[in-house]
Amino acid sequence: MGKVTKIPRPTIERLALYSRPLEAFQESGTPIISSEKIADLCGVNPAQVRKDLAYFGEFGVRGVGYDVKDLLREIKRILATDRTWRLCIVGMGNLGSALALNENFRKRGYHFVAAFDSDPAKAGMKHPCGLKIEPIGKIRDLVKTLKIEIGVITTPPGKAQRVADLLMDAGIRAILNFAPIQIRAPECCVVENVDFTLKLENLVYHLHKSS
Amino acid sequence: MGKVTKIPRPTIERLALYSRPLEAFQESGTPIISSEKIADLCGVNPAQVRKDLAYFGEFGVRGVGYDVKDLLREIKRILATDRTWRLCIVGMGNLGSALALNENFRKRGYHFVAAFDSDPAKAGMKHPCGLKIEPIGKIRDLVKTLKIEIGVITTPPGKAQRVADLLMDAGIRAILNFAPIQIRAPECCVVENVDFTLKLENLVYHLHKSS
DNA sequence: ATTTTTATGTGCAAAAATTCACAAAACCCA
DNA sequence: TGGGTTTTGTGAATTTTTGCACATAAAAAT
Ligand SMILES: NC(=O)c1ccc[n+]([C@@H]2O[C@H](COP(=O)([O-])OP(=O)(O)OC[C@H]3O[C@@H](n4cnc5c(N)ncnc54)[C@H](O)[C@@H]3O)[C@@H](O)[C@H]2O)c1
Ligand SMILES: NC(=O)c1ccc[n+]([C@@H]2O[C@H](COP(=O)([O-])OP(=O)(O)OC[C@H]3O[C@@H](n4cnc5c(N)ncnc54)[C@H](O)[C@@H]3O)[C@@H](O)[C@H]2O)c1
Repeated sequence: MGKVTKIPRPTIERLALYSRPLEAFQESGTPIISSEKIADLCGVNPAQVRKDLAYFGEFGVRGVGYDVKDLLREIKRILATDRTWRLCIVGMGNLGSALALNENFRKRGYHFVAAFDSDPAKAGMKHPCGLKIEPIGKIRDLVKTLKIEIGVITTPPGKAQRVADLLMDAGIRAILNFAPIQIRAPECCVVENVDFTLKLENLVYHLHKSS
Repeated sequence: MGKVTKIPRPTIERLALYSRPLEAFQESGTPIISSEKIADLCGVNPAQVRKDLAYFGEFGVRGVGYDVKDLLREIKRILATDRTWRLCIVGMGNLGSALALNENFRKRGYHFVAAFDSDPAKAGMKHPCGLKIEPIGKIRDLVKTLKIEIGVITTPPGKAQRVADLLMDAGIRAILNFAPIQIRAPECCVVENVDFTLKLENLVYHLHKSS
């Protein structure tokens, strides 16, 4: 390469997508995979796969394909998922609980190391996931001492911005927000929103249109 | 308008996004809103808001703005969220439960009318949300009799495709999938995927890059 | 050793999406 | 009534993203 090209945002999202079938192939012992196969399994164009990868180097062998293990390692290195990350959950209701109990996150290197809730009835209690639920007054303190890098917000929407502010004050620079509001954050903090109803509305539009 | 323009996919996603602040404004009684205000609250460009709306008609008044109530009604009509939809959940584990218990869905017109699980220990039991958990053998039957239109998949990833096939066999043409795999479906069935770890990987890339 | 096959990497064109910039329309106020 | 102000609606320019098409390289076959 050599050239300093700006990486398209969709490329990053797709790299994460590609890693899913790669992991499956690695587990099943398949040594080599083609861009066409990856593309097929992820529902994208094969040239797209090659171009996405080409932004970061030459990982394939012409006439052969990609070494599954190597490629997966490279993608993980690119995405920085070749290490573990420390997260906290704020709002231990139904959704927060489901996240905390899901083993998949830990398997992928996402370690929940603290849980917060403003409800006095919950704070102090031990959650089935093993974490003690802390009052939100402790956010600042625990983010520092536990070196928490990512905050997950699963509070009611009305509280989400305040929680985000608390997290950012404490030094958090990455937030995964499940509340259906747009979190306001300065440039330096990355925010990703997950909004199920938005997805449903999309679904319903296309369903309605095609009928 | 008059012209038959193809609607960009992102436009539909944003319309759903715009409806959030509009609902808030409607509740607080604000009568008029500008494209700039909407844009600001949703983190997009004001021209984008106007253009998105212009695909469907002229809803604003020049020099004034948009009537909050009218615009919200129009957006709901466009997205087909001005009616109720009947859904089922397949896989009543932690996530499925959290979804079933969330009141927000019903408020927005998404009615969960059936819940399925393959676990014999769960099937037959009454879930706290009020639904009886049914064995998956009943999918075909209940989709028909309960007129279910949308299927939500919250099973482990290894089972998700099979469940999707069952749902589609039963006549379902819209699926919201939470399992981290790419569901294969014919053209006639709309599938939306929600993958939290994909979002986390995105977050982590940007966090890592900017540090 | 040469040809055929296969699948990558990439320049370039096409398509899609976004943003600018301004005319058009409505309102306000004197 | 008319000039000033505001904010929409939209054509055109710009930017971003995608996908074709083929040169390139490696391996397999002959
Ligand atoms: N559960 C779902 O399926 C689902 C789906 C889509 C979106 N969401 C969104 O996720 C969020 C959580 O949903 P839920 O179903 O888990 O709700 P929930 O009511 O079960 O849980 C919310 C939790 O947040 C806590 N909380 C409230 N204010 C807080 C604060 N200031 N600081 C810390 N904790 C606080 C509450 O005590 C409660 O435990 C909501 O914004 C909801 O809209 C949930
Ligand atoms: N819980 C989370 O926070 C979370 C986050 C991201 C993704 N997901 C994904 O969502 C899915 C569910 O997660 P979960 O945490 O609720 O898991 P879970 O194990 O708590 O629940 C899965 C449920 O599916 C049922 N099931 C298994 N096979 C089935 C089948 N063939 N038909 C019907 N039901 C079946 C199980 O009996 C169980 O009740 C998984 O694919 C997971 O990867 C969950």
